[in-house]
Amino acid sequence: MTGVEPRFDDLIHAPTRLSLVSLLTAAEWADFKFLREQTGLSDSALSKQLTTLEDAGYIDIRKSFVGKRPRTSARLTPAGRQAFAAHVAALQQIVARSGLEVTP
Amino acid sequence: MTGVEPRFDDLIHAPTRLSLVSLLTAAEWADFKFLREQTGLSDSALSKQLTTLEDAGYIDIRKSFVGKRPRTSARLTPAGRQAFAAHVAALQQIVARSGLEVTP
DNA sequence: AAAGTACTTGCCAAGCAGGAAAGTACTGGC
DNA sequence: GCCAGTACTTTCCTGCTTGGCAAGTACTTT
Repeated sequence: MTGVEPRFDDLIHAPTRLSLVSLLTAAEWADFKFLREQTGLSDSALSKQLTTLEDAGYIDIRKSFVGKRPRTSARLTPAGRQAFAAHVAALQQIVARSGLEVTP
Repeated sequence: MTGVEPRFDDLIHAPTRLSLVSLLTAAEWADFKFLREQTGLSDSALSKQLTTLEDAGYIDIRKSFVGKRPRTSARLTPAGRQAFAAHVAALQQIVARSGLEVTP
């Protein structure tokens, strides 16, 4: 049992951010390049979405250096993880209502 | 096993249509008033969304009379049902990637 | 005749999203 | 030193979607 209160989150629901957040749930820190490749977003689109998620308090952004090159990484905050779980619960509720069988 | 090919469907993903379609999956024919109450949409918004879903081939719209009053009802077409199932499968794939536990 | 039911359609204004391109701040050859 | 490249960020702009509001349609009810 997860015990998360279902809560539909429009910010997370948008396709690009849904992928982004789900990628982040799996990892600890994920870096810009990885996220860009996985989502197929352009630099600018990804940058903006990350800012949006950061402003919402759903992710932390860390800027570090690997050798002498900058590296931007992101990870979910506890709030972000919680919001994602709550959103998934909300989706499950919607699906449950439909009577569709779920096989995890 | 459902055996449905996962296919993310932008048309179905939008929150209002997602609720709408999930409501329709549960029922056979659902009428306008019921859908409006369940979704909290305005007459015009609902009317437009139903047209959108009909144009996509996801629902059938039936206009009948109950006594002397008109009654508009909708139900999923097989294509709509299939698209919803495929979309849910796509969502499950996304959630599965996140490693979040699913309890149906 | 006026009001109500049951929608539908047109118009509009808001909001979001992404591409292109320029900007920033360095680093790395040549 | 200078030009190109990396790694983003920000701005500008365009397109798409949505919802509200208002008017229209076609009857029925009081």
